[in-house]
Amino acid sequence: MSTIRDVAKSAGISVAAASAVLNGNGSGRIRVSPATRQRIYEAAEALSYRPNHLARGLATGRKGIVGLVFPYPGGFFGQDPFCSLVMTGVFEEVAREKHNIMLHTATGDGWNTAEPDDLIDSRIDGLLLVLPMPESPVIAACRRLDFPYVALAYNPTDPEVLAVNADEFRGGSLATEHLIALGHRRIAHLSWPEYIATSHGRRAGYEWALREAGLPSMVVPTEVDREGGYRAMSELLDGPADRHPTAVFAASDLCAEGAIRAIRHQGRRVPDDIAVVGYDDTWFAGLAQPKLTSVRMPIAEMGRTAAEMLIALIEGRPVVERQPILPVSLTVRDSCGATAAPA
Amino acid sequence: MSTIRDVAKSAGISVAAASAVLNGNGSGRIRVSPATRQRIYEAAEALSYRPNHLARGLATGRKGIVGLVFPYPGGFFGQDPFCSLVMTGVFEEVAREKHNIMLHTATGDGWNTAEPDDLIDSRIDGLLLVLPMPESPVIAACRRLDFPYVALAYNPTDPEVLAVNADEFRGGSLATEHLIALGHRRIAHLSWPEYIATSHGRRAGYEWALREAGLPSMVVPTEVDREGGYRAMSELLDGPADRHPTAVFAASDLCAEGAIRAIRHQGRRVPDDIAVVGYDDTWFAGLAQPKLTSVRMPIAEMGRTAAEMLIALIEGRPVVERQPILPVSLTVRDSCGATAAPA
DNA sequence: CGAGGCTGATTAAGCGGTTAATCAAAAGGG
DNA sequence: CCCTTTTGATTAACCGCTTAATCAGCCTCG
Repeated sequence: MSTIRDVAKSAGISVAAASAVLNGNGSGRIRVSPATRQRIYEAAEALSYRPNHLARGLATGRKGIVGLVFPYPGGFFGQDPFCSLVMTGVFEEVAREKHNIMLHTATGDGWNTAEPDDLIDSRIDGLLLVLPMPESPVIAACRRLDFPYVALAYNPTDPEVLAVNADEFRGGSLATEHLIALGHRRIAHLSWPEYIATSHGRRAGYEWALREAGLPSMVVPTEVDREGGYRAMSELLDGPADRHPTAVFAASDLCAEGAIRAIRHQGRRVPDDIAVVGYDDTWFAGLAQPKLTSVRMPIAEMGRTAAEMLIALIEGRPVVERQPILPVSLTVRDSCGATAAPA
Repeated sequence: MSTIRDVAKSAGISVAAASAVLNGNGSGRIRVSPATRQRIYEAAEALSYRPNHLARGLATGRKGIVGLVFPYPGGFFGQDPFCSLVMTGVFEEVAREKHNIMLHTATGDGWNTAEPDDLIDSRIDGLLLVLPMPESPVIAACRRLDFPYVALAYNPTDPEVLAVNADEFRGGSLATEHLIALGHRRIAHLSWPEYIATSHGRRAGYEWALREAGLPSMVVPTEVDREGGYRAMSELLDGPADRHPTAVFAASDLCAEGAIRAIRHQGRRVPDDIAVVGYDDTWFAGLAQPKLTSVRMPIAEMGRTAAEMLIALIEGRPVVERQPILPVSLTVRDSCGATAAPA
């Protein structure tokens, strides 16, 4: 591998001049004549010179890499369309800006993210954090060290924190209003635990819509794993029949799928006996049987936005909106039925 | 951020000694007394010293990062369980070895990978290439520059190349033999294009099994995208009825799902009228309707193996098996029916 | 015609580590 | 008691690149 010194020597010029030319002479005030410039280009080409990003990073402080952190271990890539889509969006934007991504996730069994010390790495310019939990040691460490970061799906208490979210409240109310409009009056919500930031807005939207309609709410706690929906729904249906819902608003599409399995397992049908609305509306929703009516989040767009904000922050550009809330919508498919529900 | 010089000064010792101590004094021949050692640790702790990986990488040449390259752009993360699982496996192993991952993929519309110059990056120690195509400019560049790499799902002509594959031939024959055992005699194979390396073995296994049974083969070319299976199957069923298969071996689970849609669209049933076998057996297979019988590849294991080999290569450890072929199996579910097929 | 300004460079000091070469003092050996 | 070895360190070069500071000519202008 040839160095910039080789190029300079080969072109008969100083390294400073070579450096200036090969960087488009942006910040430096070094002047180079067109003839010299040409010679440097030719030398670089002839030696197939590639700058050493490590050395450049050391010298400039800019590394051109952002860290992307997911909160949970192992199977998350394959299991969770949400993470996949975030990644897609982040990747697009990062690539457009000619940056790269360093990937992190927890490797244990829990929801612990990796050690802050491992994340706040000298090799990266900033962190993109997908953080469902409200309190995180990583965020604390970032703030203490003044390390650039943007949080995704994180419910910030501080208005200065950069965070990208979808309109969870609206998502919850959209789903619920749809079910109400279909005539349902006993609508349950399979809700993720408190510590998942996004669960709050969804639940609040659900409760608001019911209150507006003068209907009672019925929140059933659910674990986030794949089987959470199944378990929660089974328990609900094992309870007294007069408390059985005619409709269910699930915390996610995966959760909805589990709920549908539970409903079927009890010999009931979807949507005929019980209507189901999912959340996320990834490609998973179209694949389920029946196809899920689901609240659409612009997940890839959220990833893109977060990456854009982080890079702006890193490069010292102003960040106009520090806590954008992206719009959601409702995709109607088959899991609620087209007609009104039983009274 | 404090540097090693700060630590040394604070401990009243030279940087060389500090460096030796903080690195466990592996390679260097520097001796340090326990008392001094202790003082250095304390100083580092007090200053919350974190080594700068950039500087270390520059000095040692070891960066602790491997590049992971996927061949196709945009939606791949969410769309393709294969990539997700490879990633999961790679991640596990890389994290275990205390390394990190830098992520790459093509960003255009085609199957071009990124420019070799962008991939062979001074910031990484080696490349993990998921390369369906037999000839790749990236591999050529790696070989020319003697840059460490391991290929996944790549059909190497050179026995020196490090490559991890599943037993595609066996996968093809397993699927086909299963269908033959169920009594099928007209078995089609929806096969990916020539340029996809893994398609060859699958097809060869399929053809071998049929030849052994004295049955004719029936290869239908399919595109790799999500709709490829649908289109191929539709064309097949639009053809003369006496050439309609009673069973189909699809190139992937996604392909199988498309084929099933096409079969249903023509008013036929799966598995009653036409049996279908998929390939990959990711979680997608269990979700499809009917649940897919599918050839299981140890995809995450392949990723893990490849990462292990790459890190061994980077660290100069001997790589015992240069081209491991991982075993496959058949997962029987509902898409082939339990009983014999119509004669 | 000398001062000042512009052009086209060079020199050298970092960035934060690692490591080969060197060295002073204490310990060990004959 | 003197010479050699060991112990416990230090010094300084280097990894490849950036950039502030400096400088030699040449041009222009009052």
